[in-house]
Amino acid sequence: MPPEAPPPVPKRYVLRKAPARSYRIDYGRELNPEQRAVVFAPDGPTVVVAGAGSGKTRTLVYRVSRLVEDGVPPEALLLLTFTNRSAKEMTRRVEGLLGADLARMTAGTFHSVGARLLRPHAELLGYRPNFSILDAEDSKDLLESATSDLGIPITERRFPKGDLLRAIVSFAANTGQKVDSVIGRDYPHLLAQLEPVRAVIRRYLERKVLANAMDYDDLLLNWKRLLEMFPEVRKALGTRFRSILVDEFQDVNRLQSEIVDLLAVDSETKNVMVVGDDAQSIYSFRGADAEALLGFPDRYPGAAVYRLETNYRSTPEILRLADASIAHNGRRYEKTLVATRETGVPVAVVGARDLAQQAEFVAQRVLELRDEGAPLSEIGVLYRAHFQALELQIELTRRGIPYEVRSGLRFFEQAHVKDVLAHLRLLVNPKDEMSFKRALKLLPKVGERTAAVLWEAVSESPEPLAAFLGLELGKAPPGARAGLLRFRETMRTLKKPSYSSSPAEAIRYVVDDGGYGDVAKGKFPNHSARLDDLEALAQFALAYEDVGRFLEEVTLFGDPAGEDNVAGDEDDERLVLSSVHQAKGLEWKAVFVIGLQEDRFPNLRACRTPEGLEEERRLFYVAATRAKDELTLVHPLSAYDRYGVVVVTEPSRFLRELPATLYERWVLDETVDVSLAPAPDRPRLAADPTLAPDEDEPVN
DNA sequence: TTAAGCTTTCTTTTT
DNA sequence: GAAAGCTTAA
Repeated sequence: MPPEAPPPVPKRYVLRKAPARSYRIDYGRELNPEQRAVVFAPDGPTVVVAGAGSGKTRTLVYRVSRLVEDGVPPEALLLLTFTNRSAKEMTRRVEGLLGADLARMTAGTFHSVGARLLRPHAELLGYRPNFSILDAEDSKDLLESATSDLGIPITERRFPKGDLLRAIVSFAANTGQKVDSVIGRDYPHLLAQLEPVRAVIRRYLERKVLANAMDYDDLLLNWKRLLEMFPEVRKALGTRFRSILVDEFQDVNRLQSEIVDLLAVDSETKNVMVVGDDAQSIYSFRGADAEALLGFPDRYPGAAVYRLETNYRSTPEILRLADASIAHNGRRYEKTLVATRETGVPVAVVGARDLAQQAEFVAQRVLELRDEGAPLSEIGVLYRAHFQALELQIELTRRGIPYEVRSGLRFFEQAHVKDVLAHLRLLVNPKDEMSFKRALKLLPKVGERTAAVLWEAVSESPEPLAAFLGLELGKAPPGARAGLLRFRETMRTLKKPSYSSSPAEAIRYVVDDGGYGDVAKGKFPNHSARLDDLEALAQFALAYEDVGRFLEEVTLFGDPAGEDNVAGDEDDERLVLSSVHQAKGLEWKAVFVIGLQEDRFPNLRACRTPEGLEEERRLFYVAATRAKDELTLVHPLSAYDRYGVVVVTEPSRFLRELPATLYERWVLDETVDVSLAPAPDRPRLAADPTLAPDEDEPVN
């Protein structure tokens, strides 16, 4: 190289700081200052305490957008939400804002993200990557099976049933406690049987691993184990997820919170943002503890704390009532919600004679609201427990008001769906004992016993399904043989690649050629509706090219109808009925809360502890704050107690404890006005002559 | 051992 | 009022 000439005088080039509007999104205009501060909060651990209706989701959506605009690649983002529905919704909104594809962002519930991350590392933990995921019913069945395995007769000494065992195991896992202490604290009556209970649980754990299956809790437990036991995996994930955002952090349990901590442990910046509202913590029965939110600054010293306290959703009337209610709770994080809306209509408290009248009232009001211009989809009816919506459903059907129930038995948990899916699960995971037995028990003359014997015969094999296909059936009961042969034929065919790459085809094959259609006809009175469901399931499955992937979505996601509105007609405007739990994060122009009677809402069992009662009150708070313009609180004055028996019911204490200035009392015709004010020493309503005086007092 | 018929029990909330 | 549990007949 020849020697260079002396460099010319360098040209001066001025770097200008990019003005804020170089962002694609006009954050200044679309957010208030509180929200903007969160969106632009610097790296580092951050808590956002966000009151009801303060634009929490919006803020998160804009934060994700802002991060992407600032060059954070989507694959470096981890967004943990409470439901998969909201993960999808938020992803969609960010995509809408940015006009970019965010498919590479990791978003979902702890459970579904856990499942995704665990697959490739399953071998490290003693599973195969094709592990099955057990839903609550599967876990219950396996626990009961483990009980009978150990020769414990359920009848004797009132040994706990599968559901109770599952609740115990699950609560222990989610709160990081020992099974013993959970039993000691919450189920002391089982202490006498502690040893057999432990033995059953041990057996359950073993059998899950043998079946290459994880229950919901394992998705979290194993995720945590993976991070703890394999630092290289943890570091890889920690490096990958440069920014972690967790929504609804008040409903995160200890185990989930530990997972977040582990993901951040190697990170210099500890770039974790958690968002929540302690006043809306309503999942303690699942081990959630608002302490995860409130204690965050202690676990992450130097954490920045932001607050969103401006409520955009509700009228001042609604907010005042909600605030007055939650003020009865002792332990809470002080927070002032500022109303921004103009004065609206008063909150209505309505007494109905009975459940039928309550239903009539709601139906009639819904029609009026619609006439006034509120679309049905802008009206929600909330209740504490699903069965409380029964009468209303009947009334709505009678009046031809379209509605959708956002709760109750999920589509994928219904027997016929699970029956068919058992075939596919077995295909993907040939060790899946639960699915094997479930499918076999559908055959004529095959019951619990025969299925167990056949499983025993093949369970030792590394490929139990293959072993079963070649099994000598001579010992099987003669009556069952034909069915077994047919089942084998079905499974043999399903193993062909043309089916394993098309869950939709596989489903149709099971129903049509595998004979499930006939089974259903014998098993269900409403079989034609069920078969329609199965065709809908096949339709839904068309979107998947891999049976395993399909099954994972199906087990961890809710309702296919809710996922995309493919099936939605133009006028699919429907009233929404929902449990308060499922209404979390949603809002409607007009909200009805029904069934506000003592012992129902608050739920009788929850009232046994002060904490339980406070959680019920938070639940009431969540319900009330779902309303934007109109809130109507309905309490029936009589209801069915132990089915068939009409009993007089008191208005909920959540109504009685409110100052009467905060609502307008509505009296329905035929109903006598009932004062709410004096709570404890008020004579029982049974004395009222209009209220079925001959009925018995409620039995407690 | 299964399936049908009779009796008891039960209802919180969900990934 | 329905689903799960128990009893009994086949």
